[in-house]
Amino acid sequence: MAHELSKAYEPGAIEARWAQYWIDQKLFAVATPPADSTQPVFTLLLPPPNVTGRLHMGHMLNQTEMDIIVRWHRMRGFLTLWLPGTDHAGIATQMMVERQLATEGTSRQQLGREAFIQRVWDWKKHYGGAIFDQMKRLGASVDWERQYFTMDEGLSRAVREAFVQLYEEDLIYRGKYIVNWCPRCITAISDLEVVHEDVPGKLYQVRYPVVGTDDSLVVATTRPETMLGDTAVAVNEKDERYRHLHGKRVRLPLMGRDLPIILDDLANPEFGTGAVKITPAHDPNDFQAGLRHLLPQIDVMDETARMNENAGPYAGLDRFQAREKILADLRQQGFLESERDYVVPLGKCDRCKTVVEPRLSTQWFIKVAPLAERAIEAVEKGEIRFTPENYAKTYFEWMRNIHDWCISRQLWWGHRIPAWRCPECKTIVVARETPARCTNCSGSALEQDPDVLDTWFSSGLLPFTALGWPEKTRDLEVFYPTTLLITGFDILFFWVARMIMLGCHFMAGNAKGSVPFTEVYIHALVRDSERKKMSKTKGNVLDPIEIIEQYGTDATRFTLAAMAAPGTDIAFNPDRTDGYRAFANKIWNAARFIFMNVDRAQQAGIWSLDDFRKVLPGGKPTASVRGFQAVTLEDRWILSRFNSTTQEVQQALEDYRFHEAANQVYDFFWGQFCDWYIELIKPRLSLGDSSAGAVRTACQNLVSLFEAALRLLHPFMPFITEEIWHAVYDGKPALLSVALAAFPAPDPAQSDVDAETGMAILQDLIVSVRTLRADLKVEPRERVPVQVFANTEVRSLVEQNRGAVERMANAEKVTFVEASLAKLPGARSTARFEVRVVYEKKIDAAAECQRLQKELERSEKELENAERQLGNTQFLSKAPPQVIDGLRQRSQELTVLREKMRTAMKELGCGV
RNA sequence: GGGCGCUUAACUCAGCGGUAGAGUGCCAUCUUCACACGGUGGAAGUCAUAGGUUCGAAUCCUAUAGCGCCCACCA
Repeated sequence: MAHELSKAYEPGAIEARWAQYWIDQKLFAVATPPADSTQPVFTLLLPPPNVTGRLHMGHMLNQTEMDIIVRWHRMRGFLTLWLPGTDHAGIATQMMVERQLATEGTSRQQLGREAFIQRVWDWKKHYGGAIFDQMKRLGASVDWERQYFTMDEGLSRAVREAFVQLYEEDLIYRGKYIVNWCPRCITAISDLEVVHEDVPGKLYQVRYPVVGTDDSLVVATTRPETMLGDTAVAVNEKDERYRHLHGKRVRLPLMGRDLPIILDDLANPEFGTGAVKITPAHDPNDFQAGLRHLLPQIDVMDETARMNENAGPYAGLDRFQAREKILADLRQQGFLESERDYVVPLGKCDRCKTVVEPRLSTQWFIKVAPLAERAIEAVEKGEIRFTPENYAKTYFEWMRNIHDWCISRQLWWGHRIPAWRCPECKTIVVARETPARCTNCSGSALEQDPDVLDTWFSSGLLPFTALGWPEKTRDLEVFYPTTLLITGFDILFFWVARMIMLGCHFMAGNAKGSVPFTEVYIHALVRDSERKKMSKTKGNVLDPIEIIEQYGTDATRFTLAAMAAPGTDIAFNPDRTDGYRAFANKIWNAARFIFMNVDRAQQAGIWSLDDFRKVLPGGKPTASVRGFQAVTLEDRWILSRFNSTTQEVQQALEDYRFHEAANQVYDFFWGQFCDWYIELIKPRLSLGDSSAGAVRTACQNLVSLFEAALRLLHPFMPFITEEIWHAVYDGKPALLSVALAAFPAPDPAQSDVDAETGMAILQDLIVSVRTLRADLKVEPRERVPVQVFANTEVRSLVEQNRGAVERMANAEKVTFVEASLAKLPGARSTARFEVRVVYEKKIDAAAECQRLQKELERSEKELENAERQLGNTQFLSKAPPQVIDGLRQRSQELTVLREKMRTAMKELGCGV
């Protein structure tokens, strides 16, 4: 039979099969819709992984969240585009290939620029797809037909266009400034690519003799090697101590140059001696001071941070060796006044952790202030909404203190800057296509700027360039602005903030809005089970692929979803995944149970899956549950529960509370559908106990509800649901995939409060009997009589469901009594009923007394509390009525309970 | 130097003004014809500390302690 499931749930085979199926069927490919389409659109841009990337837990979390949201929207009828691509990742990729070259005993310099770039393309061709192969295993429902790469011809053209436009608008400029320089990567990097770290170091005080006097000025520095490039010493004009030195000069030790003493507010009289050395070529503050005072800029290092010819006797030394040598010389010549321990803030290269050197060089910059202004406004005005909200604060903080963005990199791999220099007249020509002649002197020997652009420049443009900009494409019209962005906070500034600035700028005036996306969901970090950050050096990195192989993709995805509470980091514990694998197994077996019964019914000629399909319009499931006939209390109850679960899941997903949605579905399947509904429906499925009509209804109900529940679960566990769902349709579904079926929608008509309270009473009664049996140590196989004392309402409820109660509670017979049972042995009281298990075996009076005592104490404490509140006029006048009513009712229940327990204890002879 | 977050059952975490929750683990028990990746029952928490606001605080405010993160050109 086509709907047969293997006995054991084995995710590996199932998942591989469906992942391939989804791709082969091009299930998630989205065609550009025609002009008259009215279908609502949902667009999500996949944060493009680096081509060099390997899937890690952070990706996996990100992918899971995106896939849940995407599948959910698709099932609700949105035209859903999830657009994938990879980033060329300038530095990262170049380093990777350079490392490879090194093992071959060569280097990029030996190869030359053109051959090197070719080499990177070759590398990309061979290895660049690795991360997407991994993504496919996760079941990510992206449109694989639309993959882009940030260095594709189209995107490269868009990058040039954007650069030229910004240049023409005077938002890009070129100039000689102090930038962060990595002497290992031999390139400029942006502020964001510098990681700050406080390290123990020293603060040195160096004495600079005042020329023509016996006096001297003492300056402090943490980086003595830069003194070789000093071109002044500054004191504050208001600093009385140095008034007599105004206009004088000092002699720079070791170098013997004379430096002016300048007056500048940079010198803080409160700090150190109040005098500060000025090194315009090696410090950003000094650089500014140098401009103010027209000081020379003496660069004493080369691009690898070795001392250069300007460093006199220190030329050729590495910067740190130079420091030691300079200190030794200062000490020897008596210029070193003091040295003391000092915590030094160090900037390191984000990529290679080399200490960054502030370096004077000519670079390209984006003037960000005007862009930031609009980017702030977009969030302030609610055009973009952050979740969790407090990330907006972080965003504002950063945007308001933003510095110009250095976008040129001295690399080979990347988008080459579209600027050419005329060697004749030194003019810089910026153009979309390679210019033939200099615009100034018509010289034809133009040389292109050797630098490339920061990777983040091109990725910052993606929301529109990936849709065809600068062409006015239909895709751009339909899919921009994208709906949502889901990403980690680590690239909030690198990427999110830049997309907002660039999107608002380039798409200004767009009919549907200029912002690149309207919603941003920022997720936290995945840490190890001890909440430690995963890192290679700590050796605590969990490989998602290994976890998947062990527990299955569905269980791994579910773990991440169930733990993804907004705003808190996830401590990933594989034990949890083990638990969710058990959950998948539970669903699997529920399906097997259902199919087993359906087969039986089919063989008896009563009902088959064809009958189920017939109740669906066109054989396709609808958003509601079709074919379900609520005849019994448990039917009404499970339908009502399903409806509220649907409601809760929808609300949770709308708010990106993935953990809540996952927990709702989990509890519904296991705690409600399996634990109660399936157990309750069992007798109705057997022809021996029920009529053919009843069996038919039971099968129909089981299948239709389960099928709808599979659709509810699908975004979370796409593989197992796909497998079982196809089985429900006997391998002949009217749709290619459950992923294309309708997501269950809440339906108020299915809500049934009476059924829910009724079931709650029955469940309470059944659990009470089970507990009593356990307390009385009744043999598990033995069925014992049960007595119930209750009001007519509860009594008729129990009477109507007597069979269910007897079976579920393993009772021989439920009988009703007319008098209180509280004082009899083996009884238990609740507010709504008293129940007794009639069992002659002697009960353990001491244990029972202990239990009653404990419960009594708890009740009394609560009662006391309630009465105190109810006696408080303030409470009565200020608390909401439903709270007061609730408390009154509870107080009455507790009073009754207390009496019952006291009676019982007295009868037992507990020492009261 | 600024800014932000966390501290709840043995563990990992939810809850964030109206009677303390989940999963795992633990204890007992059961191989009953979907599932031992299971069923049933149970034990387990002065919700970091000290004040305050409130009729009422794990939940809001303030301070303290511990842990963590982000941003920053003070020598």
